[in-house]
Amino acid sequence: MSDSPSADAPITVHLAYLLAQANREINRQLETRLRAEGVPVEQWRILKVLSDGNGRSMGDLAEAALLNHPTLTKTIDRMVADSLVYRISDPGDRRKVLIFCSERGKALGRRLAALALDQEAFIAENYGGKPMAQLKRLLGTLIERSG
Amino acid sequence: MSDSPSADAPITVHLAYLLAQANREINRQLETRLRAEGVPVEQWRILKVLSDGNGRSMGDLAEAALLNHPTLTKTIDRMVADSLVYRISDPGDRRKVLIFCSERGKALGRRLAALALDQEAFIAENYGGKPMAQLKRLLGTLIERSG
DNA sequence: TTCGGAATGTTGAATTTTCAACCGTTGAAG
DNA sequence: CTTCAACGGTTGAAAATTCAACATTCCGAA
Repeated sequence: MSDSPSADAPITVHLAYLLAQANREINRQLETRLRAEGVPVEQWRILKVLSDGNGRSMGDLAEAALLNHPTLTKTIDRMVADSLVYRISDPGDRRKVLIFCSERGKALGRRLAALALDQEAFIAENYGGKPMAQLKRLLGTLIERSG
Repeated sequence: MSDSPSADAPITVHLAYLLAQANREINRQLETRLRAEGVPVEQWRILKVLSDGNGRSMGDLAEAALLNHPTLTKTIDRMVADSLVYRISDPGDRRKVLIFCSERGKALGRRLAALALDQEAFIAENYGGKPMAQLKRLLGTLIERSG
């Protein structure tokens, strides 16, 4: 009578599993596209978030780019070494460090944005625009409800 | 006139981003639940896949548990050390190694399965059973179309 | 039969991530 | 004012992951 999943149900009934699998797949697709610029997906997220020209604190950026705090520190170290971003101590609160995009970073960010939009278009073609929009909407509310 | 995302759209329009964010969130939830047994999510997936009592080759298991090949080898090393699983060389094809669940592994797997089903129920409550079912369906077809 | 390429796993080095401890700064209570 | 708990970020050691190279086995073609 119940439709709740039973103990011997396949692992694919779990939302946690389906999300991990879908994320893995789509992430791989994006990864291979970004390989044209030799940039990992995490750096695309960082550059994308910074692409409006505003600076972000490490904390805000970590949350937006889906990275843990120490991981972001070290990723930013690499990106600074590559002259993609730079740090500025926040004058209003000297505990904070603001991250800004360099010109080089912005240029790279634009090229990456084109690649990422390509992927969006590709998925929309192969999967259908309407299901894709619906999926995005459902994911958005799931994230809201889980934060 | 077009509804295709523009270059300066926020990162949240990207399916790749929403999937990563949702996965991160749900994975964290599951992680904290599984912490009661001190087991990482990857080992839950492995034990879950093996819970039917059949053995799996490293390759099949890697695919099912969403792990890269060398990562799985090392994870299985740890699980063998913990007496959760064991290796048997496939008699039919001696290149292959079959992984089986020990009794201890099965018992742990049952406890983990209960925790994972708890999470499913929790999500269904907070998010709604119908949206959840729809989300699962959309993810399933996305995975099919992307494999 | 024998050879060579493909399939299956493992290994070790290098990279990356994580965990815990740390330092400097802030804000606010006493 | 002081003091002190909390915040924001970094660091170094430990753990996990990845990459490339490797060994073994299988299989098909010469």
